[in-house]
Amino acid sequence: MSSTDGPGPELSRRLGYLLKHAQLRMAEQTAKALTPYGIDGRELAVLLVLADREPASQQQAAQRLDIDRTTMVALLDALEGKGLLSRHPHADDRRRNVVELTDAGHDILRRAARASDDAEREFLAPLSPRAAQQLRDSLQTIVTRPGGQSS
Amino acid sequence: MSSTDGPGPELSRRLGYLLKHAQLRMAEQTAKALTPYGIDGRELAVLLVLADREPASQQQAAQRLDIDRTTMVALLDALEGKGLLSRHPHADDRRRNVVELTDAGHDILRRAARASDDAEREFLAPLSPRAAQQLRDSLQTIVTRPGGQSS
DNA sequence: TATTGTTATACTCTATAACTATA
DNA sequence: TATAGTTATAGAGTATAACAATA
Repeated sequence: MSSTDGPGPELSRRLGYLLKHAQLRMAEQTAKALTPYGIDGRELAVLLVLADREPASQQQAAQRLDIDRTTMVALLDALEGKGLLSRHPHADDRRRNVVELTDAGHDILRRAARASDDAEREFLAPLSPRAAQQLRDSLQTIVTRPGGQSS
Repeated sequence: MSSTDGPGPELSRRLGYLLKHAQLRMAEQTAKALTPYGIDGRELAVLLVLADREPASQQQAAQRLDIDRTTMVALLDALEGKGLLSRHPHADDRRRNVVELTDAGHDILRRAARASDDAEREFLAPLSPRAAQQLRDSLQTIVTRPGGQSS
């Protein structure tokens, strides 16, 4: 299973290649870690955003996740179907849906987040603690800064 | 344009989130850099693999890129349509297609790779040179090592 | 019978447009 | 008229199955 494996250094040393494959591997490990809890990475992200501060509407939650409001509908449908959250119309503006985690939702979130943390640690295992922290910091810097939008 | 922006620290500090968004940003900048050359990042990857050492078949090239052979067909169709490569049956085994870069293909590859390098540098601009090199090394370590497949 | 390239098909993810109900 | 949620639809991207040519 390894005769013509590698893509060659010209490609495999490129930053785009490294980032893509690192992300793929992290996503795989996270998915595996979350399987026992019946949710995937995107659903965990939704739960995290909802738990952080209860958004006043589905649309607000969608904005924070940078996904379309139509995508959010199916995502919430699935999580509601699993009994992890509930929707009810906002008191002041009945067009909006207030989304709330159920007790089961809070419980799954807590345990799934822990499993996800473990997956992160496993992912970073080949690095020294200092290098791992450096990686985190550098990624955060790059993602946070506007970067290439300047001129 | 920044009232309800961020997803909140619980999500935005997670490694999965950081990797995904870093990758998205890198892909964006690469796409922008490659626009003048009429190819996208995946097509540049194909050209790089083909130029590295000419593969004896489409299938070999597909394996190196870790994509399906059926996906490779459409990819090569596009690049052939742009005049960047040519296909002809292998002399010894006429089931196989030998894929070769044309002169135009080599030329575009050279210039597109340079533009891609520039995009990488711009992407890493918010980091110190040492941190940038560290990031590269750490990603390479993680992608190269088997990582989470052990137990 | 097995393999290479190809085509047809389906499935996932996501975005756009249109519909409803509220405002 | 404008907005929140929803639905229907369509577009990428990719994988599976089936087919033709060749071995």
